[in-house]
Amino acid sequence: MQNQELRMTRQRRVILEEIRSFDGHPTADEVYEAVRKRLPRISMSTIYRDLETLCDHGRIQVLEVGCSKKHFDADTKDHYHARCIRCGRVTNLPVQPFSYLEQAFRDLCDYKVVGHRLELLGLCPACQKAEEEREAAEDITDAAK
Amino acid sequence: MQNQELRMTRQRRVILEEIRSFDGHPTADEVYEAVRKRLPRISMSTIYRDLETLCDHGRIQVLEVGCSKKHFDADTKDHYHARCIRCGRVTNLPVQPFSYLEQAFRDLCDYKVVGHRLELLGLCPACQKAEEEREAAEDITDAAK
DNA sequence: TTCAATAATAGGAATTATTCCCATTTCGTA
DNA sequence: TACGAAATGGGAATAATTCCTATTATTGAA
Ligand SMILES: [Mn+2]
Ligand SMILES: [Mn+2]
Ligand SMILES: [Zn+2]
Ligand SMILES: [Zn+2]
Repeated sequence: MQNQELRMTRQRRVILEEIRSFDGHPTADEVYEAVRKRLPRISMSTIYRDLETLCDHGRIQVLEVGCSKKHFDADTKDHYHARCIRCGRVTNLPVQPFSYLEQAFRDLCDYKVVGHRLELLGLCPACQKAEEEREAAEDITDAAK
Repeated sequence: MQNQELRMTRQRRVILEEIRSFDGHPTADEVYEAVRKRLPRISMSTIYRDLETLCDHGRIQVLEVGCSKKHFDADTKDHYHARCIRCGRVTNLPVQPFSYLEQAFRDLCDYKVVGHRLELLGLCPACQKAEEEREAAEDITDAAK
């Protein structure tokens, strides 16, 4: 978090608005695609730079979930997420974080603890559906043999 | 996990041995550096390919912690880790995973839950020490003004 | 054994996500 | 309005990983 004031440029405002109105937790390129509809000349550099700046100023948070892409979240309060192991979708878990865990774990290692992350892994509804359809198709193929 | 038998080539054996004797949870390039001392002609492709194969056969596991690099673990039992936010070091947490969490969280989202991940974040002993030294040096600089 | 089919490897190119660089533009303010 | 600082766009560079392919090694009949 920086103490300097954040200059709210057109790009930053639109990026922030798009993250806030996004259904879920967009990645940088999902932010890019959304913002591009309103600011067609925006560059990927600006997206990444402004995402970082917005993080630094506490207007959004970055979710470093266990996959290759960063996800961004307009909700800056600490909270847990579920992640789809198939499509990477990230969803909120409506539960209060277990802050006592950090105290409890403090003695288990020689780290200076600053936080923790809990992630539920599974298949999102869309991927469950796709899975079922794939299995059904497979059964038909098998039966045809 | 594959059901086919794993052909234990020289490369795979050495990779496995090096991960097992590694103090910690090596990344792909740390495995590469270690293996290279014994098999100087090994290629990075083989490292990545064999790491994946060994995972598929349940001989190791891959840790997808919240950072850009994958870490590998010869201990295939489910367990938690702490990660240093400065240097990326990954350390075991000697505690039994809370399996009941998955059942408890099942109703909080519409995912088909297959697992969970809990990660403690902090500064490893080495980075704590470096931090302290940096601060001490800063104090001297400040005092000199 | 010998040979052919199969599997694995080395080396490098390609890909993906992200960061870096810099000339140009925009902004805040004097 | 004019100046210096901050931000932007566009593209190059980087880092981690995956993909491709010609070569090499292994297996298991014949
Ligand atoms: Mn969230
Ligand atoms: Mn471990
Ligand atoms: Zn999904
Ligand atoms: Zn560290």
